[in-house]
Amino acid sequence: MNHDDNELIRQRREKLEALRRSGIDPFGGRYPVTHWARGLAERLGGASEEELKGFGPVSLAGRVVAMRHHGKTCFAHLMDQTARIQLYARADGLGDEYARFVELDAGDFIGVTGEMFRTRTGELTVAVKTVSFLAKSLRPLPEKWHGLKDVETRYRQRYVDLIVNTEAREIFLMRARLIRAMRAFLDARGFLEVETPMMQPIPGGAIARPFKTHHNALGMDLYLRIAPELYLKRLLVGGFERVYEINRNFRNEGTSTLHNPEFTMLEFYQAYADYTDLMELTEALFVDLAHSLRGSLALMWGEHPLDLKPPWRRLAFFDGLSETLGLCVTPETDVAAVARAAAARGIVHDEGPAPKLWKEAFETLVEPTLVQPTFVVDFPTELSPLAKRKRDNPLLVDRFELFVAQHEMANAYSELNDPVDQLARFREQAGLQARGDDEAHWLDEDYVRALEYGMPPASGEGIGIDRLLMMFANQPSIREVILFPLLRPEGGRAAGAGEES
RNA sequence: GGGCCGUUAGCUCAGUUGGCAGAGCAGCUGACUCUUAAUCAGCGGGUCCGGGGUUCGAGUCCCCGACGGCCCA
Repeated sequence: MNHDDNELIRQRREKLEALRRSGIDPFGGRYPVTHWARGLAERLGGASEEELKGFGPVSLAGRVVAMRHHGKTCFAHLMDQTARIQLYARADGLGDEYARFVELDAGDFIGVTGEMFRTRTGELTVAVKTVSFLAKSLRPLPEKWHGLKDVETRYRQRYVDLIVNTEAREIFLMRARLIRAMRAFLDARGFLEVETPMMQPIPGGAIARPFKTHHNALGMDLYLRIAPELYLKRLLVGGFERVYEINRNFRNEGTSTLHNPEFTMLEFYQAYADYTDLMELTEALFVDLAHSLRGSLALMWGEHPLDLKPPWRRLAFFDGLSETLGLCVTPETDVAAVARAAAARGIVHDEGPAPKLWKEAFETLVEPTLVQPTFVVDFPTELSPLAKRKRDNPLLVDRFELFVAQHEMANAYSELNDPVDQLARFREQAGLQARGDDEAHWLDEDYVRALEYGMPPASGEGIGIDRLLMMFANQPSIREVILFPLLRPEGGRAAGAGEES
């Protein structure tokens, strides 16, 4: 940790007091900005000397990121939201302004006015006329060559990471572009953006342990949502035919390079479509995003070269299982036979229902082989209690999961809109729950009531925004694409933290 | 939850067999009126993650703990 008594901070505090003594507010206020660094670079990058001379005064604000004293002149770099630009001041004729300028520290926020010129080495530069303090910085910035490398500090003090690591900035700029492009894609296809409850009395729409909270005035327990699904489908009942929501989900799980307890999902629903339509829509969406974010359908993600060119491979769940187990597996295959084949591949399965075995075998044996974009389709009904059964085989549902580079990127199905079947499947899940399975869906009676009013046939999909960005930004960890990933408190457990085993 | 690795100056990192705590950058002082990893001369800066132990002596060895990273479940 930084100690407030360290020499560098002390020096800066003294500078701050000196400013105050000389009547300058070190934490100024409103500052009229006429130009941004990037705009000037774009406008004047190729300008002639005459053009520069005639360009007139500029006024910029930003953070000083480098100082280079050079006799009775001084160079600095100013960084604003758009870019960096060089500042130049000379003692001649600037008087007090010059004295103030040379006392700047890296990290200070200032406003400057001046005229544009090009240095002998060709760099577009502001010849400073006036300097205004906007915020004195009291802590030293990390070093200029190596920057800030320590990942713990980068996540805990993301503000410092963003100041000094351009790559970190780029990732979050890309995040904003990704979400904007996604909205544009869906809006253009007639989808309506909506917001549904994050605090829900019955957490539904996914399999996950929820966070629990409490509303004091109403005296009721609530859960942070694990998915918006059941509310979005209530909107289909209400007559909105194409809806989407981009927002946070919360799942009470550990963290890893792929998991943060709060994460952002796109979920969307399209009436009168089925899951095959959504496969095509997903391909189109990824192509659109790849073009606008990367300008190419060929990407590297870690060690994997990826080709997003559609159509993508489609692999039936049981075909994948059969192939890897060397045994023709269908929902009706004897569990013991599947268990034996799985055991030969190292899957230990203690006496239990077949769906868990299928799931485990698929996750361990098939998923690691899915590098290029692959739709895994036609899941067992038991694993998908909200999905519509296949017409020709009620043991399977119309569902796909999209895998890229071994990671699950999307999950979609044709929505079950038969309230009687839905209630029966909820009851089956409730039975599992009663037997201690915390990976079972809760029974949501109001959702069934909504279906009883009639929900149009529809298909819906969820896409994890964080993982999607990991792919487009070629990042190995979800923490690199979330501004403030969840970490344990600095310096050990917070005082009064409860013991939990 | 388990295994492995890491934590030393503001930052990035060295630290030998257990024997005076180091470098570069940053900072401070001085020189330098077009520098850009500016340059040159000098100076200051440490809870070696925390606690305990072994030892004449611990950044280094042992134990416990905290936080982080990676892998596995």
